[in-house]
Amino acid sequence: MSGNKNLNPHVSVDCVIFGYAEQQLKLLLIRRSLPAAQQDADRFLALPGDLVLEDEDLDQAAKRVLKELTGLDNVFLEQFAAFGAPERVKKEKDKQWLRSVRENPEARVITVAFFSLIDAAACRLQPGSFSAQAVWVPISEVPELAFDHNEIFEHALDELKRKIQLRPIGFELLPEKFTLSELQSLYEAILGRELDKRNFRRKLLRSGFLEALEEKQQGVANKPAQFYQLNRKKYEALGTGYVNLRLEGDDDYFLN
Amino acid sequence: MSGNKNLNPHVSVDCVIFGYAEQQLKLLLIRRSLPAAQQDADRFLALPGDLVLEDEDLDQAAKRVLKELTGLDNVFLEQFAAFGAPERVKKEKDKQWLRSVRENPEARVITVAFFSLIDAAACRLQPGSFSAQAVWVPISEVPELAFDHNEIFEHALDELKRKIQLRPIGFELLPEKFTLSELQSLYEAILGRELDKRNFRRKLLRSGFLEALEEKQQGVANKPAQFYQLNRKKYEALGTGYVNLRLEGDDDYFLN
DNA sequence: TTTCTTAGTGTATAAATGACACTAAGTTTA
DNA sequence: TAAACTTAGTGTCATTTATACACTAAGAAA
Repeated sequence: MSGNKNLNPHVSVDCVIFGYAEQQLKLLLIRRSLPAAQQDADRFLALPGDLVLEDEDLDQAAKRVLKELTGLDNVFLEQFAAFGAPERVKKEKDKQWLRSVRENPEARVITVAFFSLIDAAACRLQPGSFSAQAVWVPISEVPELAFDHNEIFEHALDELKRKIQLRPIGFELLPEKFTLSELQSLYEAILGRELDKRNFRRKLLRSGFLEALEEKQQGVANKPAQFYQLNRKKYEALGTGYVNLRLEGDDDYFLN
Repeated sequence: MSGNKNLNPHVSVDCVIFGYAEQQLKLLLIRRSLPAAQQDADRFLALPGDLVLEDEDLDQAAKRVLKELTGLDNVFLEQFAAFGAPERVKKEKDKQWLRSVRENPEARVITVAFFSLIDAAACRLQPGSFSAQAVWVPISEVPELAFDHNEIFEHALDELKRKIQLRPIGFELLPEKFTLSELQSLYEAILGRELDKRNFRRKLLRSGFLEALEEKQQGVANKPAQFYQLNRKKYEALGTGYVNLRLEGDDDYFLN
């Protein structure tokens, strides 16, 4: 990938991009093809990721790679962990693929992983310039991925479950304007449990991160719901701080 | 450093080790000497860190490097971020030092940072096999450090402030048995604000992570305090989960 | 025996939590 | 055009948790 730029053969970035569509939390993956790929069995899925350039910061690299492989731009990526097991690039299938695309396919590669939440519906995925093709996969149907990408994904999902209770980041997955029911469904999809409607609304509204819009839903076969949007000022004021959004049900410790 | 093992010239680990002694939160640093060091001005302080070995996992590397440079063993290190700005190893003073110890001093190095809390009083620091010498420095007196180590340290301190409110990790900094007043002073030192004694005790005791011992202080010129120890079972059951230890005063968002 | 120092305790008010069930507003359908 | 259907939206009560606040207890030192 990345043509013939000056790559650092030892360090890569990988992006775990979560999206939400059709009531499901999804993961963005790319299809990699083995050298002489002729059928689907010769293709496999991986997180969007690649080596960093010699003169590039890690965050830049993550943005660039994501753009190159999926067409996505202007995504806020947050670093969450580095993965560096020496054997992480040593599975036979991965080595085969590496030999076809890397100048130094035997090199040990440490990867720095980023994650992000985006509105899956709003983004048009552009297949990368090469054979890479980006697809959304429901998180419950994520197959075996390249390298240690399953581990990276699981790690990111844990992180998401935690963070969503400490920072009002859920909005990022929804369109600019959304209803509280949509937001609640999203939280339920992420946390994997149901939440009480009234308590959820009370908590989220009291947090002050939501602004009611004038507008309501139209053309739905039931009482139209109020639209809300993120209160950007308040959100930005939070910076990287945490807020207690702890939702019911985390009886003792949360997550786990 | 590390003799002539098979080093990966592109990836290093750095350890941010916090300790507590004399009522102060301290940072463990090592003194590096420039090639022809003759006076103190030729020495400078850095986080304990070094390149990883080719066949070594990142966590292993952090443990090994910490041991080699400070003599510390059996320390639980937690990865918290990777730092990879291309210019992070390009300051003149750092380059001078790199030329004296590295085979490939011009290489760009990405570092994975770990942090840990230890009982500073209980550990005897052994100077590393080379000229490295480990010292505790109060966090309010940390000078300009090598590379981007000031940034790494600040980042770790933020992380500590957050984590201490989400996980009962403060104990790690104290001797096996400690009094609640000692624990409270420690929390105050970390958070940089005072806490209400009665509320603090109530909160910590109710969390269930503390066990009262029979034993009391002896020979103090006042009412002897009860000793407590960590409830290891409960602590281990928590795993990597979070618990709401949020202490008073984080009025709206915590940290910042 | 008085003084000094830190340990240790309780309460009252205010706020947040969590469990719980009905009405409101539209569209569709018979 | 009325009835049926679907999802939106709301309030209360009992319990728990948060916070602010001041005195007594135990031992050592003077």
